[in-house]
Amino acid sequence: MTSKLPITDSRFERWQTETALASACPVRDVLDHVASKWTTLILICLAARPQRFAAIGRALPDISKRMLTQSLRQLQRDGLIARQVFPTKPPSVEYRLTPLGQSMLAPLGALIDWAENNHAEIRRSRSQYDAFESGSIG
Amino acid sequence: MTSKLPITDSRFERWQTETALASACPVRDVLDHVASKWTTLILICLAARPQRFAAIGRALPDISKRMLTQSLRQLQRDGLIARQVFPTKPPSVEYRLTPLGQSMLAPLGALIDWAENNHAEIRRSRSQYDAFESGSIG
DNA sequence: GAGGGAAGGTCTATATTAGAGACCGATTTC
DNA sequence: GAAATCGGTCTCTAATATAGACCTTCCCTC
Repeated sequence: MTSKLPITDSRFERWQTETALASACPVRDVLDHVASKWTTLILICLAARPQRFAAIGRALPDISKRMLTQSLRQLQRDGLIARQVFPTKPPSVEYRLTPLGQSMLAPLGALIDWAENNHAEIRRSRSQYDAFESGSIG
Repeated sequence: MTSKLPITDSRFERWQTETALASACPVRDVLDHVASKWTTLILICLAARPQRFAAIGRALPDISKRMLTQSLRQLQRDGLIARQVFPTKPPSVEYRLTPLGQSMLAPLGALIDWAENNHAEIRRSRSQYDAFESGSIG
C-alpha cells in the first residue's frame, strides 16, 4: 500500500532479492512444492471433504497412481494433509486437510478465482500470439 | 454436499467436478502454466519494474537461458507479460507486466504471503515426517 | 480351494521435460 | 582482430512424469 502502482510494493523487491538465495528462500521452497499441478489439484479435491485414495484418483482421471502416491506423500510431509488408515477389511485410507492445509485454501482460492475470471482473456491472448508470432509472420 | 468445514464452500466442489474435464477446465488450463516454478518467479521479478532478459536471468541465478526464454515466451503467449525490443546498438529487450499480469499479483501475493507465514511450520512438519516415516520407524 | 475383484499401493520401462553449456550474429571496446 | 555484451538458439544429457503391470490381503463366487 505504499506505492502508486497497483500491487507493486516493496514486498516484490524483497522477494526478488530472496529468490537469489534459492533454497533459503521461503517463496521458492514453498512454491516449488506447492505451486505444482497435482498437489494444487489434490488440495482442491480435499477441500470439499476428506477422501480416500481411489476417490481422489477418480476425481483426477489423468493422474497416475504413482504420481498420486507421490504427491500425497509430499503434501503429507509438508503437513498440508493427514493420512488416516482405517482397519476395515480391505483397509481403507483417508486423506484430509490439516488446519495448515485448510489455511492455504484462502490464497489458493483467490488464485483459482483469478484463473476463472481471466481464462477467457488468456485464451484470447494465446490465439492471437499463435496467429502472429508463430504463424503467418514468423 | 454442503459442509460445515471452514473454507469449504461449494466452489471447491465445482472445481473438483471441472478438473475431471481436464483441458476444458480453466483451473487446470491456467494453473498448469501459472503455477509453475519459473513463471511465478519471473512474474515476481517483473512486479517491481520492467526488466531486460539478462537482468531477469541475474535475478534468478539458477535458471538456464533456455528455460528463461521458454518461460518468457509462455508468459507472453498467455498475455501476462509484454516484450518490447529497443533498437539500441546491442539491441535490448525489455519485459514488463501487462495489466493482466498486474492483476495476477494480488492473488499471487496472497499465496506468497501465506508461504512466508507458514514456511516455518512446513519445515517443522517436514523434519518430523522425515524422522518418523522414513527414518527410525519405517 | 482356484479364480476374481477391490483397496492401496509399488515397480519398471518409456516418454517428456528441464538443465548445462556450446554457439551465433551484431556491435562496441581495446 | 580478439574479447566481451546482449538476446537468444541448439544439442546433449539428467531428471521427472506417465502408462501400466504387478503385489498383498480380504471377501465372494463357483
